[in-house]
Amino acid sequence: MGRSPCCDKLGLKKGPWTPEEDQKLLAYIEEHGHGSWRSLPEKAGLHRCGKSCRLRWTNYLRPDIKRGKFNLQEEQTIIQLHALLGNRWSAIATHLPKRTDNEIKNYWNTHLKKRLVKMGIDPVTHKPKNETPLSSLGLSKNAATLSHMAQWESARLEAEARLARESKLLHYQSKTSSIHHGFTHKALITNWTTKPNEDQQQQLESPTSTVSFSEMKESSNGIPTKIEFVGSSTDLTLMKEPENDWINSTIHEFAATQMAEGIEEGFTGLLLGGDSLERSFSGDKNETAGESSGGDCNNYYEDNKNYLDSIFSFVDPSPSDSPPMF
DNA sequence: AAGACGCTCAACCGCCTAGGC
DNA sequence: TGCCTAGGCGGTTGAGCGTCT
Repeated sequence: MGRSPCCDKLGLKKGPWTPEEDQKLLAYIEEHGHGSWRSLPEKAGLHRCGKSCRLRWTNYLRPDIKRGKFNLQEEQTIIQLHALLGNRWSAIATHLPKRTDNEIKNYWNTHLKKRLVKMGIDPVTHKPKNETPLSSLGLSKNAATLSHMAQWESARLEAEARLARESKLLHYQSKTSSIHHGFTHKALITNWTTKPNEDQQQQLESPTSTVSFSEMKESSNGIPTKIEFVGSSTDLTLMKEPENDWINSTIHEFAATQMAEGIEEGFTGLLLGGDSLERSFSGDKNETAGESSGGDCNNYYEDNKNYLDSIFSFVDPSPSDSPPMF
């Protein structure tokens, strides 16, 4: 292990980059590619450490970077992904292809976090800071469900990122399926396959397999194999890998919650309005959100319900109203 | 006009992991 | 198997700028 000593070397410049340095770095990378970042500064005639060069390139000079203000959709994407992934800026950045993780991180810290606080929402947990009034509206169970779904989705995104790293050659197939319990809300569930074998195909095609979850896992020979969860509304079978107990329990809990508690009503209650975030964020009228008086209080509840709704609708891949994020 | 204050964001720091030897 | 290095990531800092008093 040990830390890279590159930036500790004396004589290397720090601080803001000059246009001349930018030009040198750009010219070198355009001609040779970045290659080894460690050796790049010397070759490019820069008195910088490789790390600094890499950062300057990835966060500023790269030609495919979109700069400037974040639009509403980007803001929503960041918030929703943050609710699912937490401070994993690089993972979030993969869903905003022209934005850098640094830019997203800065934007979150300087803008979005404050807005959520203003709305009375904890920017870390994405839950309302005062749970009690929402609980009385029947939202706490849905918040718990959201938390489960977030874990689930987080695992999926992690596996997705890992898979992308592992091999460009692997066939990657992602599809969503639905939990059909007679209610409208659907969890985002993804299926990965390498080469689908017959069994897998059957599973995919089986009309009773209404819930499926699978994850790539590297086998002892280094070739990714698939572990899989397949279930239905009436028969949830266990995943094949015991170490994925938490996923099992999450899935079971989630499904059980849906079936046992008539979740349709709860979700239906949540699924109000579509532009809640925009209203909430532009909502200077709601500056007093969280206060206990009359109309402001109602707005507060509405905003938080709609906030959760926005996350649900993000997780919900139904084609009718969701942007094609994934 | 100028000093105080707050905000933004580029850049750095320190830790972690993967991969090579 | 263990060490070393490069690259990547998230957290933090501080210079520069705008606004307020």
